[in-house]
Amino acid sequence: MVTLKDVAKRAGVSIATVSRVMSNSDAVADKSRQRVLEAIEELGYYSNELARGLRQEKINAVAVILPDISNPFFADMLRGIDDVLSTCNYFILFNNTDNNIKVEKKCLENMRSMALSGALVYCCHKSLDGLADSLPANSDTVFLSEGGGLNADNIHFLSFSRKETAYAAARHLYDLKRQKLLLLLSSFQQNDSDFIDGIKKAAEETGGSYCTAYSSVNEKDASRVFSCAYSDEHPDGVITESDIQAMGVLSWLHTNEINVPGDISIVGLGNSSLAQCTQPRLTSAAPSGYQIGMAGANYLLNFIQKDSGNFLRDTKTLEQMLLPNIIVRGSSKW
Amino acid sequence: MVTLKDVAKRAGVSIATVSRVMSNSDAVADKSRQRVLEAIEELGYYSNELARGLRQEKINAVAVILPDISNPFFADMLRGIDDVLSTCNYFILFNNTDNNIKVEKKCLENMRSMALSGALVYCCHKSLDGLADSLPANSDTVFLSEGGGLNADNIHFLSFSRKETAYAAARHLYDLKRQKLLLLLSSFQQNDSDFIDGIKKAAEETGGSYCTAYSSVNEKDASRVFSCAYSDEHPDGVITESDIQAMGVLSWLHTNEINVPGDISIVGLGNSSLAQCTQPRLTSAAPSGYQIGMAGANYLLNFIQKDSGNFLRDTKTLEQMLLPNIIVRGSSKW
DNA sequence: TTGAAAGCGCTAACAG
DNA sequence: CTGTTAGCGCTTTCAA
Repeated sequence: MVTLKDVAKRAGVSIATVSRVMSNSDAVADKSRQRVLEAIEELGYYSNELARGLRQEKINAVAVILPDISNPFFADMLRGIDDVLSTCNYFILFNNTDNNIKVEKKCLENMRSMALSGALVYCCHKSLDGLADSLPANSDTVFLSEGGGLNADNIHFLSFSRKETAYAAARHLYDLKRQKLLLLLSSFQQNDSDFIDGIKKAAEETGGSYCTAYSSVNEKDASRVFSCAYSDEHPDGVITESDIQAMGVLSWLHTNEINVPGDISIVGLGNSSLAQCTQPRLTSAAPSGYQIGMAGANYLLNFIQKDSGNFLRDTKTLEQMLLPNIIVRGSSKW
Repeated sequence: MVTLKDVAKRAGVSIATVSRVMSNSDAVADKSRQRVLEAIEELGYYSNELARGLRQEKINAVAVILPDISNPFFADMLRGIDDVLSTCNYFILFNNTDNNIKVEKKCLENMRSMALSGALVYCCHKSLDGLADSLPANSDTVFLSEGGGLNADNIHFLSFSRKETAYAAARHLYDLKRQKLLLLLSSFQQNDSDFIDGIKKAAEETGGSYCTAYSSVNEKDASRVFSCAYSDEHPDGVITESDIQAMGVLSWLHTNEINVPGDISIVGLGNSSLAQCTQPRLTSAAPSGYQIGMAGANYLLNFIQKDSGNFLRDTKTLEQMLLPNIIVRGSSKW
């Protein structure tokens, strides 16, 4: 392995000078810098981030902790995060948790061991206080999901409002004269009350009604659960907590020759790109996973780079990216 | 920060003993171990992986370098990789490349800086020799995609055969008496010759014909490209290089009221879970991204843990997981 | 503008 | 079985 020492010897300077050239920090005479750069080139030197991290007590890396990357909503989120962070040369340490709090705790603890600069976390528990012990004290954590029970000046939240989003989706359907909505919620999600509050508000305003059912976030289970709920309740509108579930519902309705949106309207959540290749195309509520990921990563950078003088990302703008917005397609409106 | 030194002091032993307890390596007297574990508990000690990595010239982390996590094929792959690696306590450093060789090179170089244990890479170039300079000398790299131009004892390949898979898909359609196939290839993929060879072989055996078209891996572009190709060529069968493209094709056919599979059969690739929620359900060729990810991660572990005595993963079995296999659903067979 | 040197937290060789 | 110690590659004072 080529080290600073080797470069220094070759360039005829001290390792301190080479270090200065590498970090572009202190002033170095042009002549020295030139010689150092040549030596680096000739020897093929690259820095050892582990040593640098040990010394600086922090590496340029961020943990991304999400329930399940197979869910396109989270895959889009990771893509948004990476598009922001890789530009700023941060590594991403990725983990799936299946929304299991034990796994989440372990991921956060691993993060401390690695002295990461920060973390982006999406988890769906009623309360987050079970995570309190595991949160790193020396770096910033941004939650992309809503949640209470945590208070510290290095814990931040930037999330879309589930209540507002649910409200917007329900208003959309009630305004289309739908009477009875079925909410197809995710069984792993434990914090549904906000969501239901949004629906309730829309129902009260319009005189509509609603009922709820729970399925896993996969199209098969959504299909199965929906089939039962449909025969029990005969809804004329459905809001699913993810686009994937909506796809399962569409599939079942198609098989059973129930017309969408003639007989029943469907709205998904997360506006994934999949929503554009269903038949009919799926109405879905923004923000998308991608938007959430981008906004969250920018938000985190604001904290991480606080001292570096880069105050480029306006929080107001980031929050506006996450306002609910119904993207109307064929599955709801004819 | 709590360090070994603090734990040692508290437990009344030397830091070496604490280190031994942590790594479970050398023998330590039960009494000492007990005291150390107590001290660790009391102080909330956790190891500094950066320091350990610096010392051992390697950290328990693996780079995962994929074209685009928004593509469910790769999202499934990452899930498969994580399911294997997180069990063995390896971190995953994730990168999107958009199949851009410059980005791929940069990711691989970053990997050297971090002294990672290995890398899993999927890239689609005619030749990989452009990457040769950037490949780390001290750790193992497994390519999940096919490719030539690289030879070294720390470079490995474990990939499904694109030729065999294409052959299986084409035989499936020709055997169903389809006459003229359209291959909808990915425009970013630069190594299509194997794929086409497989089709050619099936065509020769059965007397069928085929033509090709290229689209991006998103349903909109696939839809657009297919629409042109359809009016020019009037195929009665389509094989797409990804399920996403097949969804675009299905969507266009539905809009234009062309019956699937009555008038035309569709086969996708990668057997993603999406294939089960199209209308009709999509015939798709395994292996899935998940299978590839799992197999690849296990394969990599065989090299990384070579010296640790864990020879648990049989290469033959891994290779068999990747054999082509057509999962027949409604889109091809009536 | 530069160099010498301390030391980040850990492991492993060695001595006892 | 345990402790002492050197040193991994780097950054950062401090002094020149």
